[in-house]
Amino acid sequence: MKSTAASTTKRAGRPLSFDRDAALDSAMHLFWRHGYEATSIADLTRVMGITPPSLYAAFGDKRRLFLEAVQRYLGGLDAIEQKIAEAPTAHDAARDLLVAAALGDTRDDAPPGCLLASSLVSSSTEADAVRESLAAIRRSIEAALRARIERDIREGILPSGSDAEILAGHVFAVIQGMSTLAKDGASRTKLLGIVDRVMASWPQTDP
Amino acid sequence: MKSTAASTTKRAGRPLSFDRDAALDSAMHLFWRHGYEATSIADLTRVMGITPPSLYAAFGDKRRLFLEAVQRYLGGLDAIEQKIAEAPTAHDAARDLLVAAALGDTRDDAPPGCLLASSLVSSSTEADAVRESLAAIRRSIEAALRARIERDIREGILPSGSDAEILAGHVFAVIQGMSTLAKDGASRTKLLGIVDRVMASWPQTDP
DNA sequence: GAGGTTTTGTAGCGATCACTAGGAAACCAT
DNA sequence: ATGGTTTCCTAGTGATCGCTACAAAACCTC
Repeated sequence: MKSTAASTTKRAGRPLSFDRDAALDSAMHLFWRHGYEATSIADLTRVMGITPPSLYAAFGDKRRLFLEAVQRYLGGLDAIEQKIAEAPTAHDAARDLLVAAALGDTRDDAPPGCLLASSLVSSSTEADAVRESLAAIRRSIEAALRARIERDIREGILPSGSDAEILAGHVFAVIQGMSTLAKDGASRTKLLGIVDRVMASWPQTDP
Repeated sequence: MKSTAASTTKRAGRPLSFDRDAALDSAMHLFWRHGYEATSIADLTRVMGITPPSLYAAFGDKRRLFLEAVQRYLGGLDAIEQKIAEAPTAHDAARDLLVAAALGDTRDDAPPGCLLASSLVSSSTEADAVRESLAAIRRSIEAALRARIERDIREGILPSGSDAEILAGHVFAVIQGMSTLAKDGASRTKLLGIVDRVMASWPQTDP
């Protein structure tokens, strides 16, 4: 039976000749820039500095490499959902998400737009399953925000007539849309202005 | 010198064996469903009922067929911009765009989402020029809405402190985002609820 | 060292990509 | 009928797609 210990322990056989994390990071940036389908294995091996067999041995296949890159991009889906749940108010959670999206969409050391929002929007039938995996992540984060909003409604922080599904949907439509705006050339200032407008319309309880 | 008369006039040579408009319509729906890059010439010829040489003779190449399909989808870019300019108020123009997007994203006789918003979000370097053509159309419609908003500000219909770029940007972020939400499974009711929320936050002059 | 294990690069698998050469077929005008 | 013109289908082009068989190389334990 083979050892399943952490990667820090010495294993038998020839050691990896490349930094797995660095290679994954390079792959993430390439998927970020060109999306899932338009990024070829040849493109990936070039920027990762490895050959195809090394890529497949280390990451499985293109689909699993992409999904692992998405996890690295998000910093863990669990962490995001936990941050939403633990925010002081739903307003804070929504603002944090929107600001993080606006900033992430317009970094000068990374491609414009959001990897989660823009790397697999339309897909061939072969990539439909991968697209659905991404859609599930998007819906999961939206559901976490919606649950946080529903809690604020129950606790009287938001008006009882508020529609949590619509509020969360609006936030996510803007998050998705800002990614395309950024790819189309919109500035960080513009996106942050949109965020301010969205949050200014957030429902408030009468003082 | 060859005649450049309308297509209704009889021309010399073997006549077209297929309905060009119907073929373009089929191509449009396929691009709509799978996007530009994931739709192959083989896929297109299959649904259009023609062979590759006929496709190339009638439409040029894949890029031009796609851009012609986009024009057909929009019903003419000029018509859209004219409708925005001639709307009674910027509020009406924005609402019309948002409602049309929400309805178009959730038709039961067509793929979910918007061809303009979702068919070419991320691209390979070869398709970058086509992507830029789409981005130019998106920016052009947004600029028309922005100009309509600026007119309302000048005419006192909107408060003088309103930011036309942010207002138009917000509307377009939601339009882009709703397309992805629809592809991820959002209902027409949900999208129309988001539209109502966006328009409810539209700035108003004090009565 | 020997034997076992894992990674390495080379080289190439069959399938698909966008696109087209070439000649038969179907129309027009004369 | 005949010549001119245009479209038709067949059958491919070279390039690239995701992915892998294979054997040499580099490590471990013993």
